[in-house]
Amino acid sequence: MRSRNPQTPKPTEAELGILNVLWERGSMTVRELHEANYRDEGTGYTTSLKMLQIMHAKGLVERDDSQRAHVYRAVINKESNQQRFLSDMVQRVFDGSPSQLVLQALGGQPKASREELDEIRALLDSIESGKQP
Amino acid sequence: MRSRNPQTPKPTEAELGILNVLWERGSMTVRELHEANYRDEGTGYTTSLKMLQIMHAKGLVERDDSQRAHVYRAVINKESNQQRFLSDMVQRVFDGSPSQLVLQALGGQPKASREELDEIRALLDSIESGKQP
DNA sequence: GCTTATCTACGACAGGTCTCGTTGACAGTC
DNA sequence: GACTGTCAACGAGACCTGTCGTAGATAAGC
Repeated sequence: MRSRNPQTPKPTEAELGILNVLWERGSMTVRELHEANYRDEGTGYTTSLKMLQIMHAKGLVERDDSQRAHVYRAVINKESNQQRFLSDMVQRVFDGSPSQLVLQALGGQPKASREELDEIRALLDSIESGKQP
Repeated sequence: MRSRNPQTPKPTEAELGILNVLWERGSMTVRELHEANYRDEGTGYTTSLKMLQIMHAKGLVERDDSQRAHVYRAVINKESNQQRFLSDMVQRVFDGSPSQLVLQALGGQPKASREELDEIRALLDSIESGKQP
């Protein structure tokens, strides 16, 4: 009733960086991901490999090892991961109140464009009218 | 231009639990906080003490040690901490788009009451009319 | 003054994260 | 068949977090 996903743990900081690349590009080999994600930073190839192995052990990614260079891809999708982080944060930082989070996000953050505000307003309308997309 | 608070680090999980109690009750001794926060769980008194000492070393809390039982209180306030967590999360999980976070929070979370929706709508109005509270 | 209880301070330790070096397997080329 | 380069696997290590045990200081009560 409370938490419904005991299968996949919450990604750590570095894991999140890897997942972001995987969500953007789909399936990737270790080498591809390393080139894409760690070109600037000085981290080595084996670090990327180890991270993917750890994530595979945790169930965050799955892999195709039929070829010599294994191909990895994310198990969970981006949106459900966002929901995961959101509900965690609501619980721990916003006393369990999602609307409090929304108010803080709208009020304090850098800015929101006119289009974004309209989009939010449209979503409010659809929620209030009962038909949730 | 991006992050303006290098002085106080982001609180960890346990530190956040302590800060929540401090924000609610104001100044507290170690014993008071331990009784309030760790009565259920089996953690010992020295753990609470150590946590507060670490947080003091990090600059998350300040203390009055004029009495034998030191009195601690939070340095940052709750709202700025929420902003801190929000901007971190926007950056890492929502590709830097605050409105994307708002849309996810409104769409997927458990629910939002009529009053909360109205409150959000009022905030949207005040943002759009230029006078940001 | 002595004992007891409470407090702070210090060191240690287990677990997790992230880093890398090294090793062995394997494919391709000559 | 030997050489070269790329790959996965494994272990180790540095660092942080959260946990506590123990030691030393101090206040209160007798």
